[in-house]
Amino acid sequence: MLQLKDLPTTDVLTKFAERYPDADVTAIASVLQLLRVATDLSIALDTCLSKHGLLQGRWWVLILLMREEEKTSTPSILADKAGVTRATMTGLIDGLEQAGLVARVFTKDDRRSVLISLTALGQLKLDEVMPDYYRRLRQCMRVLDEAQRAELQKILGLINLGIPAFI
Amino acid sequence: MLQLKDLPTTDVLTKFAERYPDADVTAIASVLQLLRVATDLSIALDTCLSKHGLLQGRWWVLILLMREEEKTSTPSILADKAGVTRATMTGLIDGLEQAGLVARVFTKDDRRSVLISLTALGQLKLDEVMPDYYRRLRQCMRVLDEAQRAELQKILGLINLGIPAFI
DNA sequence: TTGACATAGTTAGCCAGCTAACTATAATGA
DNA sequence: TCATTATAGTTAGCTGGCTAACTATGTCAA
Repeated sequence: MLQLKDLPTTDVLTKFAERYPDADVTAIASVLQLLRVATDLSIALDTCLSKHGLLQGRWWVLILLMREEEKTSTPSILADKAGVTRATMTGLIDGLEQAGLVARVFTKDDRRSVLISLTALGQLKLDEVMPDYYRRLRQCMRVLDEAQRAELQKILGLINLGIPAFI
Repeated sequence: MLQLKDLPTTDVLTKFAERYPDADVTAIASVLQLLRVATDLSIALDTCLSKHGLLQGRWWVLILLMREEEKTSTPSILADKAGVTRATMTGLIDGLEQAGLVARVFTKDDRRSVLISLTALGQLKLDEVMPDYYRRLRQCMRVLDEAQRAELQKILGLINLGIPAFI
């Protein structure tokens, strides 16, 4: 996401702002720090998951299935919710099926469609990963009290409103 | 980074917290929203850059070179600062060199090393891209006043302190 | 009812990261 | 001094995303 390690100092930004007058120094600094922290969080999450033999893509599929009453969904719906293409979802399901964590169930009513079902082994895997993930996340966020979390969410909501103006 | 589109509602999180008591609902919601907004910002940035025929990787290389007094650096140093491997940097430089935006200059003092230099065309490309990028970023962040930007940076700094506890 | 269009899933091939291994050169210490 | 080790850059091959194209099935309107 943001690979860049060497974030610009205020000095560098000020220098760039001389050449490019549109530069808004505090806006740039805020966005880059946001991207930096988010990227490091994402890497930390990947590290945690890899200890359980998972990657984000497959893990989200398991969670999405667990959210369902019947522990079941279709590749298209899963792709939408997971934010990947249907082609990518095919690959994720292939991997999970090989590992025995989900199963493809063919249905009769629409023969184009397949039901993806969380297996007992898949649920077992989640019961192993989720407590570890939640424990680490809780530790990480202990630095923020409830008021700060609410403030963060409010500010992020505002930035989210601004994103269309970026595109 | 965070593909997941279908973020959990508080309801879903509460349900998960029943099965997994370590779940800290506001911590999870904050982190996921942080990842979501950061990912959307990153995508918006990519979209902006692609209009100028660039991708983040190559663009950061140009910026890192422009930051240097002599508009010059080496692949190793660039790789460190850009946060990619030296192998990846070789590829980025290959692309930029083909486009005429940087040049490889062989030096005599250490014959293992190569100097990468921003060309006039490279500077021209930056002069085209940066104003557009800065203008969009300014627009996007207009939703936050200076106090909110400072508050955001403070909170992000705290989360950053917490990340080691995640790994 | 049947031809045009839409939808579900898959396959094939591209891309930009990565690791590991390689070549060439430099630095070091027994 | 010269064998070992370290460093700079590259190459080869892996990965998990992507798009585009394909097959099979379902839907709908003339």
